[in-house]
Amino acid sequence: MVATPWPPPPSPPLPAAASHMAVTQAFADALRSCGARGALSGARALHGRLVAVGLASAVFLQNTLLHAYLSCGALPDARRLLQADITSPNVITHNVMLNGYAKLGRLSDAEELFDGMSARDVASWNTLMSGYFQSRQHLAALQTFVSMHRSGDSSPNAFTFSCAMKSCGALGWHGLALQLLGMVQKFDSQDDSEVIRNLPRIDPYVASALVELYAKSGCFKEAKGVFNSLRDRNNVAWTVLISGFLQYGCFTESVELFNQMRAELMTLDQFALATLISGCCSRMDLCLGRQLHSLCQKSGQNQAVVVSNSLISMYAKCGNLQSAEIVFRFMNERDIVSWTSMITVYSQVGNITKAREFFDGMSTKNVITWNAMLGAYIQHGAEEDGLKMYNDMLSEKDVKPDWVTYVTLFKGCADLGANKLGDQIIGGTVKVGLILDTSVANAVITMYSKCGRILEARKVFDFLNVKDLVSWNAMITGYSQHGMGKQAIEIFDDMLKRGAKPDYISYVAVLSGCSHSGLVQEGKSYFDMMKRVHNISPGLEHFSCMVDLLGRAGHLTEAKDLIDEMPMKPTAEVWGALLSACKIHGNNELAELAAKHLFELDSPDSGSYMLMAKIYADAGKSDDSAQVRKLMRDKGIKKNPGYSWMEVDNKVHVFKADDVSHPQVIAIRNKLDELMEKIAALGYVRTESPRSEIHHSEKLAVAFGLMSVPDWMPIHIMKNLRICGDCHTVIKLVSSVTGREFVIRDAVRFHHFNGGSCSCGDYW
DNA sequence: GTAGGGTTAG
Repeated sequence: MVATPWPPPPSPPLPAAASHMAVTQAFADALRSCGARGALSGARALHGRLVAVGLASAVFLQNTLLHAYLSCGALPDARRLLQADITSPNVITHNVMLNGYAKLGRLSDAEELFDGMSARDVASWNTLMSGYFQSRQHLAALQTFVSMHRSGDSSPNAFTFSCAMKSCGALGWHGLALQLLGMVQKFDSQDDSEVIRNLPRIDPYVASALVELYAKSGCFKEAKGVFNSLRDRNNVAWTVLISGFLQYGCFTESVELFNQMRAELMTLDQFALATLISGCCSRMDLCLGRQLHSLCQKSGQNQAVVVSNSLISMYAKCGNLQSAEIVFRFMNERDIVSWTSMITVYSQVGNITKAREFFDGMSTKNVITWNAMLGAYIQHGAEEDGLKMYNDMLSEKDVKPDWVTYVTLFKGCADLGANKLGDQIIGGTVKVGLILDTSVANAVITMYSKCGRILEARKVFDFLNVKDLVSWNAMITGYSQHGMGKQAIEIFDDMLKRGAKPDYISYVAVLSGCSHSGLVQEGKSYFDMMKRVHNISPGLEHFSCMVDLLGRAGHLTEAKDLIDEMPMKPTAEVWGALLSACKIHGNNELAELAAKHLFELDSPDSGSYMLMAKIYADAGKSDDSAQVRKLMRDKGIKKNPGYSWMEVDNKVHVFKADDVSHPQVIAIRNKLDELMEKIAALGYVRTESPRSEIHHSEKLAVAFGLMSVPDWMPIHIMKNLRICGDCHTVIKLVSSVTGREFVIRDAVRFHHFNGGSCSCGDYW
């Protein structure tokens, strides 16, 4: 880092004719502008001028300067100013600093400062509370509200109430939010309609908070009711309503609202614009995105940094890298968001080097910048670089990992199946208290479950005191993937009992749980409940699950009938599910039909071709089998090479079929031969695919695991494809002769091998 | 007359 002179060198003085007050005002305005634009060099230059003209000791300007530094994210400058220059700070000074800490997510620093303050006002309390809210510590925010009451040193104002109400909303505690509204309105609210009748005189802060409370929890009728009853519909209320609709994927409604807003207010609001532009990303609606862009240009709103920033992301997410670059290049002012967006832009196209260039080129970085770079590494399989990023982050003074950091890291561990690494990182979350964060805990549940530790996943789930939809879905999915259909159903039912509303994903999870465990009746009844009770139309994934469920249980005709009833065109997954069911139940006629559809779909997946070739081969139709292989070659579809991997001593070892690259290859081969001899003595005879590889990758991994994992530990192995019948039989027998436990994650589910049998009950 | 709404980046 380049050392900056302190205080910074002065730049030319302001015109001499200006009066003292005018000069002060001019400085304050200029500082505010630097803060708003994130222009750190400008703020430093102004600091130099303040020193030069002898105004640097005026506490009013010091506070403004402090605010400017913090708005630029320049924590070192701010701290140096506070410690070295501000000799007589007032309440506002501390509030500014408090706000800075809160905005940077440094809650422990904020708490320390707050506790040490000799005088506090309502703003101090509000700032701390909103800091908790912004860091998603909603319970702590409400706690602060209570402490404020109890301390009696200041009375809550509209801002206090609006923040407390939003915290209630985030926790799903609408009843409490309405109680708070009653406190501010001085009436007892009985129900929502009474609240709405009493709204016209409501404070605009509270009004927008109420709209937000409803809109962000998907209660659109109530949100619009409140909104419509407002005399003064301010920009904020419009924006939260639009944003709420977008959050629930109601794109058309939000566009309509946006147009109404334009018509009614006769102006364009930069925040509303940015919100809608970002909505185009999730819809990949480049067409509307372009229209909005030209609207920005015509109205001059493209000068607003938030608007340009949202345009950059919109273009990048819609795959238009060039336009994203152009927007960035032509911006008059860029802030930390603009630069961080560019990291993501290049990460999305897989150009990690370029992303890193942007990262290294940034003079101030915040936790989001770091997370963007971390995510770039993790998403592109560069876990080691990612881990290095995390360690650098821990030693960096001005940045602290936050919940996204950990969610990103746990996602990486989950994909890798890296158990030990995951445990180490959990240690980090416990240290900073983030293990209590619902999203972090959700990521841990998924990681444990994907690493084969379903019991530990359940412990985290039980320990979580605020469960959200993702928590429920993660736990149901976990059980499903482990073939524990009964438990998946139990969690699903518990979720309903506690009044949580299942979504599309919840049903995918529970239905796939039923299909992995062969729970036909249960699956059927959930499939019916989905539309009837929760008004969710079954999508492709649900149909795939049902075809899989019916097919594997042997109800092939019913499965085929369901496909015929589908309101959308069946995809390769659906026909693939039918095909593998036909393979299990030996219905070659239906298999041919499924394969015909599959091959017409031109899916690049080699699995279905291999399966059909095998069905023909097993039926003695070697010509037809060869025909399918030829078709596959002609279409340029390559067989997906199978590989397995496992973590031993914090290192990930990868095995391919008949792999010779592992340093211990000879020992592994010897071990495997020894195992095969032992199980042959039990009567094992190789049943399948004499033509395929001699040793599938999971067999090598099993041998290596036995050599290198302490014998009291289960052996965890990951595999990219489905496990084959022969390997399945072999590992069952190996678990019997060695007395060891194997947990194998294949492309679709888990197999726990123990004492000669598998948790899937040979049903997979 | 210094802080505090919503919004864009992970």
